Amino acid sequence: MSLYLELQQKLIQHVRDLLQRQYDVELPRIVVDQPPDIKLGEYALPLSFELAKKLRKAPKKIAEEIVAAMGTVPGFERFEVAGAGYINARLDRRLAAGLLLTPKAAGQSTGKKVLVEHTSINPNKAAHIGHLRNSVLGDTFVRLLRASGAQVDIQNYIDNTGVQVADVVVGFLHLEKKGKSEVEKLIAASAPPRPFDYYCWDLYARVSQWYEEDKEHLKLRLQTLHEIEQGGNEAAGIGRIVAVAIIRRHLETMDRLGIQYDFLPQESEILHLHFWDLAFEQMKQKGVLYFEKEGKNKGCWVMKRAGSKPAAPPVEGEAAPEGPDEDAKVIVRSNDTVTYVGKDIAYHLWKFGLLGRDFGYQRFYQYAGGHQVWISAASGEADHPHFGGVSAIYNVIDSRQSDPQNNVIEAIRGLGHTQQAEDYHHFSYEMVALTPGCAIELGYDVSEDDRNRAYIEVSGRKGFGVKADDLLDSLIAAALQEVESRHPELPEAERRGIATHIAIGALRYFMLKFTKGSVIAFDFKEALSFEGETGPYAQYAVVRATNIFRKAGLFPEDVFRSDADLRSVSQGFLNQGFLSEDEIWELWLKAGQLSSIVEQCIATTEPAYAAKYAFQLAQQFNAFYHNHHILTEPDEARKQFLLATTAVVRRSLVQCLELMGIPVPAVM
RNA sequence: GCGCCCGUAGCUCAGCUGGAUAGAGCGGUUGCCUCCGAAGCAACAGGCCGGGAGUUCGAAUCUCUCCGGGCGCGCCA
Repeated sequence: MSLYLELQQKLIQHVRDLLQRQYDVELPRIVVDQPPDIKLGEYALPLSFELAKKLRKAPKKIAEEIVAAMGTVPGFERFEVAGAGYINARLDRRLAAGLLLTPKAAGQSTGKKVLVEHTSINPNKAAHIGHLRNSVLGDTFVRLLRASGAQVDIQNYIDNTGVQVADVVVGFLHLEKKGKSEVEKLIAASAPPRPFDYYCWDLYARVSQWYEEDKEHLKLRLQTLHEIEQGGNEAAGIGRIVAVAIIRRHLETMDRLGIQYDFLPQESEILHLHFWDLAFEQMKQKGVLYFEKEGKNKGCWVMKRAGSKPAAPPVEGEAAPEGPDEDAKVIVRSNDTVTYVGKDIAYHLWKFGLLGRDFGYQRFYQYAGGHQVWISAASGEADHPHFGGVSAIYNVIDSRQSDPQNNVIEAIRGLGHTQQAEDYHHFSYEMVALTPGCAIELGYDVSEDDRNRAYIEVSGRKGFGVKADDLLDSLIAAALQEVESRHPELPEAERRGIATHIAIGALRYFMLKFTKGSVIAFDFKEALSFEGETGPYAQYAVVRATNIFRKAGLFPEDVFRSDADLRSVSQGFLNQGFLSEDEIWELWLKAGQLSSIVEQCIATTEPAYAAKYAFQLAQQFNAFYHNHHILTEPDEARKQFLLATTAVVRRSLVQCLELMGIPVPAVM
């Protein structure tokens, strides 16, 4: 816990004791707010309003009594009454340095092993902006968890035997009349500007169109799907090489944004290693699944649907209605095949180490930095790391999947794994859509109805969307233009490197600035912006801070090297009276709140708070930068203080950007 | 029909475990570069917080209800 929150807790406890002693009252919760202005103090307690009725006294009177009785609290300077009865608390600013300590830095493991599943794009087409939101949210959340000390496995689930892959296989076999060896050649020959995932993007759209033309064509889809599930045939062979080639492309695309994975579990192994059989046994034994003998689900194995209400209470005197639960969720169809939810239940039992069987593991991909990605296999390599068997999971999956997700949770709970059901988090978020204007700009046919909507859903089947690589390329091009006009003296490679960092910053920030619950109506003008509330704004604040040190021939580390260093340095500033300047003190305070922001993001599974924090801190720093010319400050002691302020803010800002996967360019 | 999400400034969004004058960015108007580079700063204009009722000392925030928009709910995956 951050010191900032610890002090808050201490304050609450002190007040609680006081209320008990003085008035013999207890409040269920003591609220601590922030006063509207730092001049009023750091914390505000509105509790006198709540007590007014209970004690039959005016709030202001109560506040006065409490303040008089507060005595001393370590870490606090004083308390005072404000407004109509607020009790404001002022921190002892000698704690300034302590506030900046960011405890639980990475490496201080909590010992808790958690699993984050994100990305999980069907391996049949290029990644688009909707997938980007998923991956950026997931990757940022991983970074937040790791910063809080958790050990995290990152998984990217691959549905390599589903209809989407089957559709592309149908395209190759029946539209393009290509066999496996020809597809292999195509893959080998594919390169930018038309990489293989782009090729499949178009083919997938064509196949979907072809199905529309004649519903008879859909029979080929079903047939191909079955062939792929069975394996050992031409369709399955094509499906395999297509999926592998596309997964590689997805890994490359995401790597451009600093997003990496540990393990890629595939549906093919869940099928071939018979994960479902084990889950099926467990579910039958515990009665979670039962065989339906009548009604519309006759001949199926079904379970009670999550969130379903119990049947209407029986009318008095009548027997409870028997009859089948028509609302039940089918898990095993009457033709003995398993539904998607069934397979997902088995997979999630594996995640928690409750299945009693493991994947085989093979090396799949190595990143430039050396990190290894493993993929599931029927028979794996001997010397592999172990995945799964974790205590908590986070599934970054859009809100449209909340029904099936809840059913999986319900099945796990039904099996008696109540703790695991509690620690199963569906990290739900809303989709990315296109504004009608954006869709028209991209050259798509937009119907009259769609033109009047606020946004239009991205659709891979229609080939309707903005590809992730294209967007990143546009961002790099736009940033490069700026860099070239600002730094014509730099070598081209360096300019390109800076532009890439800026583009990543802009894109990742854009995906994080909205809270999960709001649909992003994608708009090029906004996404390509580098001004205002954007990633580059925050990056630029760091670069400005760095420039001050560079100009002075110093490094930020010259001001303080360690937290202990910072503590003694800031002690001096306090003695000189510098920290009593509210405007600057507010910056120290804000910089010190980073670790509590991390805690808040994790508790609410909301990375947008980190984005908001980075922007606000950068904004406050920019104002400070404008108001104080540091390098020309004549008073040497004060200059040191301003430099330290810069170093302190810079440190928190860099850390926060790292949490969002936003790199900091050397110059901008 | 049932479930989930959204409705706050012209636009895009924060604020929602109730608390002091409702915030930001963009866009508009107007200032500020003899570099710690303006990808910045400052100022102004702009709000029945979708409507109504309730709870409360206090509601953008909680409850109910209505309206408007989106997404789910299949022996598809």
